[in-house]
Amino acid sequence: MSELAILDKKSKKDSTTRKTRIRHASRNRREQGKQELREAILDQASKEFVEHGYENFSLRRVAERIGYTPTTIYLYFKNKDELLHATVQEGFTHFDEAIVAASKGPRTPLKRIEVLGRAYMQFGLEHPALYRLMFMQRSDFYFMPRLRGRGSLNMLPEAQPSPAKPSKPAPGEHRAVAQELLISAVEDAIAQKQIARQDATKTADALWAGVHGVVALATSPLMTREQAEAVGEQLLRLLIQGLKPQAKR
Amino acid sequence: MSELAILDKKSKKDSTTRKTRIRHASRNRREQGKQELREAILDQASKEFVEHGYENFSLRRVAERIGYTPTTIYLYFKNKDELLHATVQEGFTHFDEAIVAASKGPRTPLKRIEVLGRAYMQFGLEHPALYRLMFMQRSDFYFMPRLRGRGSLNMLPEAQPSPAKPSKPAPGEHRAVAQELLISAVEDAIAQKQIARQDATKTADALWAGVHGVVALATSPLMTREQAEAVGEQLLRLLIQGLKPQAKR
DNA sequence: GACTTTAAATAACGGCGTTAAGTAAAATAC
DNA sequence: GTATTTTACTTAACGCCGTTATTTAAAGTC
Repeated sequence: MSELAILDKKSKKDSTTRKTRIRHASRNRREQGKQELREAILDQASKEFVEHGYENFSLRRVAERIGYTPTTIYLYFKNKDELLHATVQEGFTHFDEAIVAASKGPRTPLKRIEVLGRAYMQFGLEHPALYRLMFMQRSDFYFMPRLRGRGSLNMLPEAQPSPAKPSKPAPGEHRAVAQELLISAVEDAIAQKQIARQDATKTADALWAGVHGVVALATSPLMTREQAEAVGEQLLRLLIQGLKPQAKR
Repeated sequence: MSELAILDKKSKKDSTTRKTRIRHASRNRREQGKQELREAILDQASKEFVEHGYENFSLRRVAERIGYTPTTIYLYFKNKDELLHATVQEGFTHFDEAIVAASKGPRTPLKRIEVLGRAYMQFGLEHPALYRLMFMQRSDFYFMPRLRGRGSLNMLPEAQPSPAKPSKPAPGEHRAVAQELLISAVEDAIAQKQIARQDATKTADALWAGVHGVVALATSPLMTREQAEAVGEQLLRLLIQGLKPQAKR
């Protein structure tokens, strides 16, 4: 309190008067409080979602978890879909981080392809519920805007850019970080003649489909996690082997 | 009417009296009527399900489609889950047929692996909603009994064997027709030295994961069907190539 | 101290799966 | 040929869901 008063005296001719500064500070404090609640909602939402799965995800239960009435959530998210969307966005942030980190290790393109594939499957096995949401249940979110850094994710509904859904690109046009990295790796491998000349995008998509299939089965009752891990390694071997140019016979 | 009377006179000392025969015929007629309604439900259910997807599948709408109240469905299926289960079972019947048919063409094991993979993807692309239900949304049904022929599928709830869910095998124990066929093909390929010695089941599962991944992406917004078809062929090439024993270098 | 703004709650709507109780017609029994 | 039972189905209701309109109470502003 007193510090503020002193500060105020020192800078009397600031464009900001004491009153307005306090007003702003107060406003910021409240804003921060809102952001915290918003994050609490997101937090409990993803827990609720991991516990009950996408199909039985209940907004009313999320509200109960955070100790508010269901309608309060509508002050922080436009509706259930936007809440899920935000959860998916967080998921993609973590996913991109994991994939980018993995891509930095290996020196040769072919090895990079292998490591990317392994990192992809590992992410899926470690966050099964999230993976299913991102790539199987609500993959439509994949094409919606990925504004980076702080902002977007922490933005309250009324503060968001008006159209909210800028013309989403047709499937195949838009590609996320992981996809771009994989395509680059394939292109590099071709350039360095580690693998035969081919359509890099199509090949990258084929590799993607492969590891996606493993995670899809691994996160379903069709395979145990242990099975899926072994199967994933086997698939990776087959694919890498299949990529290598064949010796003349 | 008169024919019946004549028939009756001819066989007077049958263990079945006229009355009981009529009773049985009547009963059978009614039974058939019930079966027809049951099939009508199943029919509209799978339409409703293709139209609205698994998530928005509504029992009440199915009822409306067939011109009955929702509760009537409960006279033919224990609940929503059992109705979906029956739909999935029908799906597996068609699926098995398609796969078995495909497996009969090729003469060499390696070619059979390729054809099986292609047939698998084709089924998925041709019945996307059904495929998703069978292998992604309700793959838990995969482990439930597959009684063949007429029976089970057309059985009314009260007529079904009492426990209804005989101890389902752990994942990995139970394998469906398509899986068995693929494993056999891999085993044959190994025996004929078309591919290297390896764990046939694990390899078959890896191949399965691959084609499953393609269909999973193809039936999602992440790829168009056209993309998926090209990607599927590319994946198949890579996998077959990867299977072949490598020439010494 | 009177005002406006804000954060939250209450009440309600229609839709869902599901169950219990009722009803009208058909089958059966006498 | 009437009375009784069985069958096929409906009506009514419950509790849950997402969502919206309305109300309340506190905080910020003047």
